[in-house]
Amino acid sequence: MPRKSVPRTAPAIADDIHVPHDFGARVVTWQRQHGRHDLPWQNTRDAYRIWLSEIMLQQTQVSAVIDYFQRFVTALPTVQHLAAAPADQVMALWAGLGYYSRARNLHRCAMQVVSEHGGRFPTDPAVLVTLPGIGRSTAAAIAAFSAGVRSPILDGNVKRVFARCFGIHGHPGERAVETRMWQLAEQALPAPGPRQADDMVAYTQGLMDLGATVCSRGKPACLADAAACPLSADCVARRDGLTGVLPAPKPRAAIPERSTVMLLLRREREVLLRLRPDSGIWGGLWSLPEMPVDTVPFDAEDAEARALDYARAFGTPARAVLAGELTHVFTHFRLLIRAIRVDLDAEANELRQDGATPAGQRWLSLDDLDALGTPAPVRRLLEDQARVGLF
DNA sequence: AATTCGGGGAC
DNA sequence: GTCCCAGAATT
Repeated sequence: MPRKSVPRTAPAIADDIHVPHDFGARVVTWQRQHGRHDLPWQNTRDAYRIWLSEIMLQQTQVSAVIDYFQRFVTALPTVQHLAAAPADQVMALWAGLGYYSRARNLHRCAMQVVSEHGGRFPTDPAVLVTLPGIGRSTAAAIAAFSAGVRSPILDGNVKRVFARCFGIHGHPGERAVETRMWQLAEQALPAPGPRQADDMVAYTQGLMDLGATVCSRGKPACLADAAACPLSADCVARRDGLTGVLPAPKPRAAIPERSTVMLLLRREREVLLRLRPDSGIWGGLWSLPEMPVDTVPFDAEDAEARALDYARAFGTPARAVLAGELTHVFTHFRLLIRAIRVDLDAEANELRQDGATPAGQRWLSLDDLDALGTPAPVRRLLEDQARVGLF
């Protein structure tokens, strides 16, 4: 029977997305009134400081960058200073910021700007993007801030604003989504005009400011006050109550499944519990004893036989039976738990009842379950057994 | 297209 | 603890 290929990924991106004609103008106006104006790399056209800040701000929050930026430009105030500095000094000034390839590229870029561009940064994004450490978005930001060039950025802030404003459901990291967002970024630019250079500075900064201060990840300001965002009247996410869903989070890789076999070693109304080591899952909790993991496909009869054997250390087992299966989901794996109940023969084991129980191991009446910390799935397992009347 | 680089803040 | 942040380079 012929199968239809079903797209495994999210629905295609709508091709009828409407970008308001005054999108750019609204962002520009908003930025001038409500945006950030006093960051250390603002109010300058010094491409060196602008470039440095953009590199530092890649995948790094503003608050973390400010002190590093100040120290860096104090130590190395021009691109010529940086180009001539030893690598050790550059790395020392970067230490703690992370993504150290940025620092190595920074140094290389400075040397290249000095040797190939006469010490002056290019203003054409297409040229900037050929320099080490400068991608498409960073190139556009440098060009806009340093020379008012009309070219769009697309960073994490802009992706969030776009995903919400235009109601884009796919994860922005996906190729198709990112491609579409670049198209929208081109369309959303403020119209060319006599004030283009100033507008592009305000617009580029405005998108970043919107994403950082209004259209934030957790609680966007529009939820409390629609007037806080210049785009709220056209925002799909706000209209449809999707600000908590957009942008879509990075899809998590399918988590692996592990399996284990636990023993419900039963003595009258008591079950044997074992204290788990402090490290590892369920550290410090009282859980059921586990049998060595199976590598071969699970075979109930075989497991029951092994459980009987295992239980001889505790008395004379009367029977062993597969009593339950459940799956517990952790962050990084799923655990399939199979439980084999082993009933110890009461009469044959009377003499053992008062025998010493090793530390880290104890017989517990189900009535006392609340007294011990027990993993949730183990507790469910025990409660199910009790409900069926086996304890 | 997926992975790597990373410390730090928000939650 | 997770998720993300003014992304780019590498595989």
